[in-house]
Amino acid sequence: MALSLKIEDTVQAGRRAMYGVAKQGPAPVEVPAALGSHATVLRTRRGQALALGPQGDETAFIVRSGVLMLDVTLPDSARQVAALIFPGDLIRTSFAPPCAKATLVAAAAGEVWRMRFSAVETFAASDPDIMRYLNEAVARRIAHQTIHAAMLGRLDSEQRVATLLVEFALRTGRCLPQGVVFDLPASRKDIADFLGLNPDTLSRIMSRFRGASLFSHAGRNKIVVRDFVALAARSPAASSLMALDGAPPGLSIDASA
Amino acid sequence: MALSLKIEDTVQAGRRAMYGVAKQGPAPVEVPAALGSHATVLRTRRGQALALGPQGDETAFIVRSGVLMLDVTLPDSARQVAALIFPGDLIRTSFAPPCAKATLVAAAAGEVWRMRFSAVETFAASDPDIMRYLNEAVARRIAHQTIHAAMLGRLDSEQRVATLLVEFALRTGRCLPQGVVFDLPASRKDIADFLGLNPDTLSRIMSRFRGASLFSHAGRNKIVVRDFVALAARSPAASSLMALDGAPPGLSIDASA
DNA sequence: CGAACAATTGAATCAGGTCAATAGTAGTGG
DNA sequence: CCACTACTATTGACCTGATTCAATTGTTCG
Repeated sequence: MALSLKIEDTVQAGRRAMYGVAKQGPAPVEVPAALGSHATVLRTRRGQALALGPQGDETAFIVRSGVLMLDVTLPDSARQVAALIFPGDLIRTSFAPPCAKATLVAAAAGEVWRMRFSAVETFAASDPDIMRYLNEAVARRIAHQTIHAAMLGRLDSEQRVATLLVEFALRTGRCLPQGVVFDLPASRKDIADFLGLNPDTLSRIMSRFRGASLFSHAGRNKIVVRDFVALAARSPAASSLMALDGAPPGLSIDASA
Repeated sequence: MALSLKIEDTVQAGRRAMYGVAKQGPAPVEVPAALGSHATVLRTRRGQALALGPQGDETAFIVRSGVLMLDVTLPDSARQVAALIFPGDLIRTSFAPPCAKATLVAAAAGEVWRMRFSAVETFAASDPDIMRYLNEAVARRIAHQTIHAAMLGRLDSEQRVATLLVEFALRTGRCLPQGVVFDLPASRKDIADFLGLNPDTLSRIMSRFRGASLFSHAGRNKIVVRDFVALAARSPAASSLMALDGAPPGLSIDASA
């Protein structure tokens, strides 16, 4: 996520001047470059499926840019997008449950590193930076999954949608004078499957939010959040997400509130 | 989980003879004993809360016996039990999302090892067994969380309850002639909070299952599953759970079905 | 025994799902 | 550049599964 935010440094500076010092989350441990030299670089297109690989052959995927969805379908059940995987995140074959249809699908075009997990383990043993990255990436993944579980189990549909928008704003948003702008690189169906809603309900709530001027569209999949604070107020997970992912540039929000 | 099952070896053998060879899941990597010598041993009582520790001071907990619940309450939201943590599992401070009320609560009496995570990291760098245990424990945790997400997002209330019963049967069940027996070491409220239901609904479904003779009670919290196959048929996650946790002793069920 | 709490169960309500009709949006080929 | 197709999104009307509320029963423990 740091990537897309850095691009906007100048705009950020402007916003920061307007609103006060940005509260940045703890800088995430960067993906060690050493791993890149041993990985296969994949370029993903929107909608492309990446096989997680057979259970025996443990593979690791590190997202460098773009967004992946971890798609799970239990037998005789509807699809659930179990996780959104953003730049810096790592996932492994065994993160997917066995006996379920599980695939990685690219929501947005981007770059993914693929390597055998045993190789990652070997590097981690000798390089503390890699060990730290590995453990931190995994902890962040579980923390997100935990929030996701709390969302699916306890939030109503409006709160879920607000949470999703906050997540995208934090992870891929750029802060422009009109507000926080980001792509929603997934169909309504995909998003609904992530939120545990059905597409009709999602569409209704998006319309309701648009009616309440929480955001507006700027093109097919482009969203402009005019009042991020109001949006965050609708999501019980907003403060947790801000603490995990860093607050969006140019907004001085106390994540611990 | 291996612990409680092993106790029943003789009974298992009998059942195995009756039903055919038990399909055991892949033997989980054992908790390296070396970790124990550097850990603080905690004995938990039912209902006891263990603080996860402050964010800066990363702590690891390894469950040796009993069951823990990872309890999460997002601000202005209802409680969600984000995970059940069984013997062999490991969890860390940073698995809980920041800015949320998160605690570990013992559902059943048992033993827990506590140690600084930095120590675990150090051991892992020098001992490949510890590294392997660490990575495997974490992968299993995420796989379970993924199933949990699919359950919360896509299963109806009956399927959720069936899934919970299957999980407990696999993890803490003993196979007796009458069926698979296990303790349900949590109140209706706790279980409902894990399943994303409310206690009334849970109670209704338990009654319905009891009426359908899927299980019966043997004391306050003791459950006897008379027909495990019929129960498993009601849970889309059953095969995944069996593959992850191992099938219950004495039942020859193809987890890949 | 009786108080405090946990679980069950019925009746009424409602959030979200389902179904169906409509409108918008690429993409394609003449 | 404009039809034409195939798809995705939106929206309304209706329905259902789960929640809420309340009354009752069962259990634990001083």
